[in-house]
Amino acid sequence: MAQTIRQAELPLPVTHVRALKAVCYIDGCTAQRIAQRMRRDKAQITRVLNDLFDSGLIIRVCNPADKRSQLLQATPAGEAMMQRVQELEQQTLTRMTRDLTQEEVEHFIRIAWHMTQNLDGDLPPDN
Amino acid sequence: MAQTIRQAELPLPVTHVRALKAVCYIDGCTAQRIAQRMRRDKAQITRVLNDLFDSGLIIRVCNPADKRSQLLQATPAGEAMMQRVQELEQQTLTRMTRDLTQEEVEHFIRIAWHMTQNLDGDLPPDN
DNA sequence: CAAGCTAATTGACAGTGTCAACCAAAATGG
DNA sequence: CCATTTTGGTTGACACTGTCAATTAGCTTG
Repeated sequence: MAQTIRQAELPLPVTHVRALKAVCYIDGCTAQRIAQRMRRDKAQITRVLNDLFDSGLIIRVCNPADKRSQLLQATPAGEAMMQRVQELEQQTLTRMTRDLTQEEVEHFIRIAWHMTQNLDGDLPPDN
Repeated sequence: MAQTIRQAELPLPVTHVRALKAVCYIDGCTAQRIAQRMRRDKAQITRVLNDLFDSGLIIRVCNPADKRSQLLQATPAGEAMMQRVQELEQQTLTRMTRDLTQEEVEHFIRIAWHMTQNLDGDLPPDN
C-alpha cells in the first residue's frame, strides 16, 4: 500500500528503505537482526546492505563482542534519507486516510493485525 | 495475504493463477483484457499465458473479429485447476476471518477499498 | 492507399525472494 | 585443551514479478 507511492518518489527500492529503517531504529544493529526483523533471507540482507553501503548511506564497524559480525549505523546521508522517507510516509498516510475517522483507522488496523495472526499462526510452528 | 498460503500449496505462481482466473471468468477473453484488468504490462501477460498454454491449462483460438488477437479459454485441466484454487482461497479466507464477525469483515473490506481509492485516485489521471 | 493505431511478441533489465554451499569466528562438551 | 557444532556473513544460482523499448502484423481512418 504505502510502498506504492514511496517507490514512485524515492531513489531507493522498498527493501532498501526497510533495511535502512532497521539500521536507524535499532541501536547496535547487525545483519542478522535485520534478517529476523524483516523475516527475510540473510543472503538478501547482505546484498541490500552492500547497496546501502555503496550509496554511502550506512557504514559497518567492527563488532568488538563478535569478530564475525559488524555493527551497522547510518551515515549523515543515511539519516537525511530516513528523514525524507518518514515525511513521504506520513504524507501518504494522511492522504490515504483523509476522509476516515480515527476510530475507523484503528479498527482497520486491529482487524488486519488479527487476520495476519490467524494466518501465520498456523503453519510455521516457528521452532 | 491470501497469496501467501496459495503459493505454498499450488504448483502455479500467483500471477499465473490470477491470469487463469481472468481467462475463466471473462468470456471471449484476450491478452489485452487481462493486461487491463490486472493493470500489468502486456509483455508479462504474454509470458504468463505462454506458461499456462505450455502447461495445458488454456488454449488460444483465432479471434474471427480481429486476426491479430486470440481468444483465450481454459481447458478442462484449466477448469479443474481453477476449482482447486477456489477451494484453497475459500479455505484460507475462513481461516483468516475465523473469529471475526460478518460486520467486522465487511467494514474492513469497505475501509480497505476506500483507502486504495484515496491512493490511486490521485496521481494517475488515467487518461 | 498512406499514415497512424492496436494486439501481441520479444529482448533486456531491475527488484524481490529462496536455497545451498562456504568461510571464519564463536560456543559447547568431553 | 581440542574436536564438534553452531552462528554471522558472504557468494552463486535460480525463480518470480514488474517495466521499458522495439518489432511485427493486422486494423482503421482520412
